[in-house]
Parts: sequence; structure tokens; C-alpha cells
Amino acid sequence: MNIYKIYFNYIIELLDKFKLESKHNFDNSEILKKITLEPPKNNINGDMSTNLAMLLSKSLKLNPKEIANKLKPYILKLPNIALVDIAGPGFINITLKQSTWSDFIKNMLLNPQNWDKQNIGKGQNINLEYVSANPTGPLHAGHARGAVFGDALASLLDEVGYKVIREYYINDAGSQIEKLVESSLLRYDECNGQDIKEIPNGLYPGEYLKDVGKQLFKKYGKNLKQKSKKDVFDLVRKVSIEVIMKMIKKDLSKLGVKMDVFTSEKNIISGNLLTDILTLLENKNLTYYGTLDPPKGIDPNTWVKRQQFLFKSSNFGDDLDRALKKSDGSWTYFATDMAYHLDKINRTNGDLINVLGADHTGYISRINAAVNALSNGSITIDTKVCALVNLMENGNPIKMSKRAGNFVTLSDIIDAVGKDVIRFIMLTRRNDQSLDFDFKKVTEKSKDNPVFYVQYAHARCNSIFKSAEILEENLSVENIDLLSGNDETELIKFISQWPRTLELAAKNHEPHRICYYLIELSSMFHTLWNKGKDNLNVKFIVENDVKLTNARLLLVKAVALTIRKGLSILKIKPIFEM
RNA sequence: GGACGCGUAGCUCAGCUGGAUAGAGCAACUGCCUUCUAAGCAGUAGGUCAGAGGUUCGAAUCCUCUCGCGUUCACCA
Repeated sequence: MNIYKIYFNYIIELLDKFKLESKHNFDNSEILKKITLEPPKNNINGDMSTNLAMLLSKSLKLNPKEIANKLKPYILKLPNIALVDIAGPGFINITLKQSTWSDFIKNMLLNPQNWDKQNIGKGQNINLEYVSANPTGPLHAGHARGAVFGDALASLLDEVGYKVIREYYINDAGSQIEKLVESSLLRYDECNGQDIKEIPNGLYPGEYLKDVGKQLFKKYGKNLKQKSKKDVFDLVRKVSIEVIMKMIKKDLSKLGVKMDVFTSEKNIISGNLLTDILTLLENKNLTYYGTLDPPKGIDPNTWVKRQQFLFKSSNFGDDLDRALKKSDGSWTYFATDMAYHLDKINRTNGDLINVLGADHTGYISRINAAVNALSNGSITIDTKVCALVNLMENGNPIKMSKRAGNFVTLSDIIDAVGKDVIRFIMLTRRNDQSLDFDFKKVTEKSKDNPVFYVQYAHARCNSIFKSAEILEENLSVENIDLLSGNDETELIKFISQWPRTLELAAKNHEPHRICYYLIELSSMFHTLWNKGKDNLNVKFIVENDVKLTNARLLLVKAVALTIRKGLSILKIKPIFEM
């Protein structure tokens, strides 16, 4: 039950009626697109505010305030209107009757599961690709952000009625995999009793490959290398990737992330998709053999000019055409990625979202071009970029280097602070802003730590029920109209904005908004609670007034429910007792 | 050099796709509480939204240019 949506729809109906009755002739379509009904920033300006009069001003050639005055009688006829005010440059500010708010809480508590349900996705499919870390080593801090962001977004979209496919693309082909195989073979040699000394530069030195070596030795004994080179490569590749993917999946599940689909790059390459995209593009005349100009700023002497097989991605907004084949005739990474995206398009029958790291920003426009070309513009792809995470310890950056071995893995972080803390903190910043993750601060039990602050608010709700000696679920929804204090009403109004927050977060693909909402809700709740210290009259539990206490406990319950709902979208467990 | 992103209070950041007097949290200053509902509370101050133009009823938000920072740029993956 999104109050703002309900009144928004009233306003739209009202516009038609006004047009008919006022005999003004104007074009609705532009206005309908721009019309807003929002909670004003400052609550002096009522409960909701619309810009309708200002929008009409141009086509009616009247000043906005005049129009607002003409609209006012229409608005006064809407349900539960207490006051309509015209303010500023022509805003129409609406104040609802007090009873609206207690009714709101009542309705919410009678439908705790569904009160905030909205069907924005209408059951459409949406494919969300995230993490997709190379299977060459364990997940680290940087991956955590993409994983949490993607997973929270998935759960958010799921909540508002999309059918979400959570997907991981395994880059199990290409030169990095060759290096992985080489590294694993060294570990095998090690098990075989050889002194391998130090792992050479450019290969993967991590301990985790020892396990691969062991498995290979266990399975094939001393004779592995007697097989053909190709067989050895395939076997080692298979075992390496199995071991590492198992590790990655384990870490993901520790973080609470569960993928629906894992797609292998190797399978994409060995299937027919590459020839499919080739015919598709050729039919549209989007490929050619040609040479690219050297990028500006590059020394022309070092530039190797060569004939390449290219995709006209610049037709679709990319700044360059992109190579599909290398000079030796093999496909480029981009070509296989294009094939992969065709695969996603075919399987999904809906829009796509990619979650990438900041270092892949330059890649976005060509993928957009690809998806556009392959789907004839019928599929949109939104790419979300996650900026860096700076790991800190009490204000000081932790220096990471793979060589020195003080490389912080995701698993380490989970063990240190717990998955819920990671999930929350990773969303306390917009995805495209870099984020400091301070081991000390995120585990601090103080109001400066947002995770603690929100969890504390929830635990506090529970503790109030305890002091009142009543179980939350046994509260009866009555006397709710006794909730009439200013602060109480403000709190209710803020809760009424929850569905709107959900909607905006989902539409903009911005799960961080959930976090910010929860922090603010908690803050309002704590503030109200604290007022009870100075003023016994505003305590939640009122001595000798069972009815008022009951009403206030219902509000506490509403707060608890909302926090729980928000946390559940972030897949974080609420804490009942601290 | 090109492309993309960023620039908001001393610091860290929000800002609802163009709305009203730009908001939080730290830090600072000023009080309050030395407790029981729980890990303090309340208040004050702090701004040319990098700068300059433009679009319009109206711009932190859209467009152009300038400055500063970051990422990225070939057949890598």
C-alpha cells in the first residue's frame, strides 16, 4: 500500500476530469510524463506535494498559482484530505487527515506480509550477472562488493515482482587459464617430489593450488605427464577449475550468495553461438575487414597497423569499431563475450544487468552496442559499476599484495566480521563511489557504526515488548487512533515512505537506498525513544494506561517489521537481543 | 591525447532522474545525564553545490566550455 502511488493515481484521474470540465484544450501526454506527487522535503509543506499546476502553466498560458486555485476544488474532493495549500511557485500541498496515518498503521499490521507488495516487474524475467570472478584464485575483498551489490539488487528486484536469474560467468578459457594450468602442474611436480623452488613471475603462487597438485597426484600418480600434451592440459584444467570453483562457491555461500546459473566461457566457445552471431551480424552488414586508426596520444611509431575482422560497434554509440578476430584467425574475448550475451538474451527473454568492477568501465559501451545489435534494440542492458573497496584497520589502509602473502581474501573478512556486517557496510555507499571498509569501525558497538545502529534499533523494539511483558505477535490492533503525537505521526509518515523507497531503489537499481532508509528510520526511532527519558508522557510504555501503551507498542511493532523487511531484502538477519 | 566517471559543510557521504530555505553522520562549540527502557542525550554553528556561460516559471541535477582528481584506451582476460 503505497500511499503516494494511490494519490498519484488520483491526480492523474483528476487531470482528465479537469481537462474535460474546464474546457481547456491541452496535450496530456507530456504532462503525464512529468507529473510528480512526492513527500515534500520540509514537512511544513504538508504530506504530499504535486507540481501539476506548474506543468499546466505553459499549455494553458496561465500562471501556476491561478491554475492551482482552479485545481484546488478537485483535490479537496479526494479521500481524506484535511488541507490543500498553494505555495511557492505553484506547488499544491496536500495535508491528509490525521486518521489516515493511524489507519495506515492498522492496515500495515493487519497485512504484515503484503502491505508493501508492489508488482513493478510484472513477472518479467531479468538476468543479473555478477561476481563472475576468474576461476584462478579465491575471492577477495573487491569481489565482495560486486557480490553483495549484485545479490542485494537481485533480491530487491525479486521483491518487486521480477523473475530474477542470478548468473555467474566462468572465464574458463583463454590465456589466464593457460597460466593457471601451468601453475597447477608445478604443484603436481611438487607432490611428485620435485623441488619447484619459487613459482615464477606471472604464474599463480597461491597455496590453494597445492590441493590441485595433490588431487592430480592422487588420481594419476607419477604418470600424468606421459599422456599427450593436450590430454594433460585438459585434465589439469578440469581439476584446477573444479577445485577453485568449489572454493569460490563455498565463499559465496558463506556470504549468503547463491547463484542460479553458472555459464562456462569454454562451452560458449565450443557451441554454435559464435557462428550464430557471425551470421546475425553479417546479415545486418555489421562486420567488415579493415584497419583501425591508432588512438590519439599513442606514439604512431609503435602502432602496428593490421587488417582485422571488425564489428561496427560505432554504429551503436561505441567510439571505435571492435575486433572480433585476432590476426591468427581465432576469436577475441569480445567476440566470445558477444556470443555469451546472445546466449543470455536467448535464455532470458527479458532485460539484462551486468555488475562489473571499476576497471571494466571502458568495456561497457561495446557490450551495449553488442546487445543492441543482437537484440534489434529490444533488450536493454544496464551495467552497474562497483568502485574500489579500501580495506582499513582503525583508520590506516591495509596494504595488500599477492606477492607478500598478506592478501586479504573474502573468506578472511567473513571470518573476521561476519557476513551480515559485510553485506550491510558494502551498501552504505553508492555502488559507483569508492568505499572504506574499516575492520575496527564496522564491528564497533557505537552509534557511529550504521550496522550496529540499525540492529540496535531492532533489538530495542524487542526489548520494549519484553519490558511490557507482551509478545509482539499477541498485540491486538486496536486503540490505534490514540497514536496522535507529533513525533509518532512523523515516524508513521516515514514508514509510509517505505514502499516508495523500495520502488525507487528497484527502478534505479540502487540497493543502497534501502540501507540509507533503514539508518534514517532507526535514527527517528532512537530519537523518539530518547525523548521518553526526559518526558515520561512520550514513553512507549505508559504507566496505568493500557490502551495508549498498546497503541504505541503497535507503532514499535511497525518499526520492527519495517526494519526486518529491509534487512531481509539485504539478506541480513535481524538481531533481537544484543 | 580520446572516452567514461567524479568534484556538495573542516572530514566521510546522501540528495527521490528539474522543484520550495541543499540534508545526514563524524569532528568543533554549548548544555544535560552519571543512569537504568540498552552501548549516552539535546542544541548551536558550519555552503558561491569546483568555476563560467546556456536551456526555463525553476538547475547541485540537463547542455557547452574551463580547471582539478580518478579509471580506462590495440589482437589482454
